[in-house]
Amino acid sequence: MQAPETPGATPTARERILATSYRLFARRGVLGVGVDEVIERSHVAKATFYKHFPSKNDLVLAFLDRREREWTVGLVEAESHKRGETAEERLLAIFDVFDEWFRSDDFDGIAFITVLLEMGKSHPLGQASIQHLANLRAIVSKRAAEAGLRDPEQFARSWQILMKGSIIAALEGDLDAAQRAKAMAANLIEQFR
Amino acid sequence: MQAPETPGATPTARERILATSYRLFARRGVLGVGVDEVIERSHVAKATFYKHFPSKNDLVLAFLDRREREWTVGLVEAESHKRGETAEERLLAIFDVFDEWFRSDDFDGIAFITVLLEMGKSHPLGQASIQHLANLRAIVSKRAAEAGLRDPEQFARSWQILMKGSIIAALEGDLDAAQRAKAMAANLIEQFR
DNA sequence: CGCGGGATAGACAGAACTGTCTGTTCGTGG
DNA sequence: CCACGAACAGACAGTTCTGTCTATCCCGCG
Repeated sequence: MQAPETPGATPTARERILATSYRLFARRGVLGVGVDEVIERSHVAKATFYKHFPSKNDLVLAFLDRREREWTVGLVEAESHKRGETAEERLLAIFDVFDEWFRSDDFDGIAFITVLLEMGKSHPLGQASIQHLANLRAIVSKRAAEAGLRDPEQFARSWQILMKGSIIAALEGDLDAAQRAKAMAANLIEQFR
Repeated sequence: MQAPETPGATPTARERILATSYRLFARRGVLGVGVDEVIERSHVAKATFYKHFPSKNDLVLAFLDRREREWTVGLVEAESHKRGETAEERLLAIFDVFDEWFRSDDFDGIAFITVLLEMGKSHPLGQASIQHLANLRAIVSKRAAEAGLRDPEQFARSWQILMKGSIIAALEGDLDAAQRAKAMAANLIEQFR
């Protein structure tokens, strides 16, 4: 039986590996981080690593899944939900969340795009990244439908251009990128009302 | 004397290296392409390669420079210039150029962002990429000033969010990304008039 | 007490990476 | 015709990468 991570206790080997690779992959991409470094910083034996993750690819896939749970859902969706009453407010609040995120020490880029660019869109990891980006877009699309906007799917594609563009701008150092994007986003809502 | 590439003649070794690495780096990034592959596909001896480019880093820097000449200036700036009479038309025409580019076989992504994400913003290659992105932004900013828009610098930062976001969307497979971005761009111009 | 599962450290194989070096060949200008 | 520079082929060193394997250890459970 795999204990579901009792808080306070020492995390299991698998959990340590995932936590370490999350930190490293999110900030430095997957090509620039070797399994040896993950292993060393997880304080785990090599055999243990390969027992849990038969190949580096499997680890990256697990990382992308976790990224979706923690970032897409835990940060973007959940936090923006809290900050608004209506679907429309909650859409715009995404950029308020981004604004805080860009300014925080936790800002670590957008892993799905990083992996996509590193691996290319025909590689399995690129494909997985594209899927995760589609899942993120689905959240936007769903809210757009709730808000009664027309053509939620097309709306979400435009909206995501603003999300991606602002994150890249922030990575370059533009700390106000979220505010710029929010202004354009407000306009986009008007266009789709 | 280094002959300036007489057309028809066999390109010099240096030129072959640059042409090969341009193709490879633009599509696959820099971490995923080794110097051995560049050397083999350039039909060049290893010593010749290291004579012209003392390290891989130097080659990547040369690649980024060429990317600026051929893509930033040769494609984005020059082509959009042709397609409009006024500064404002020429701004919007950027996305018409993108639209064609996204649909062509030559579409090979946005190298400056790829390198930035691969290397991180504190690495020399990341720094160089940020500079090249700033140079691209300067073109937008200059046109915005010509068009009499207010705050051309801030305008260009918002504009670039649309450019980056649409290119990433196209890499994911959204062929209409340029048209979406253009619609938002037209709105942005209104806001800054 | 003893056994088994999961973890440990770390050697090892084989490939790929960057960069160095040797020795040869070829074309051109003096 | 010869000398020189540039490019050639390719061996080599040293590191790093992924993945395998051996051998040991520790802890909980029957």
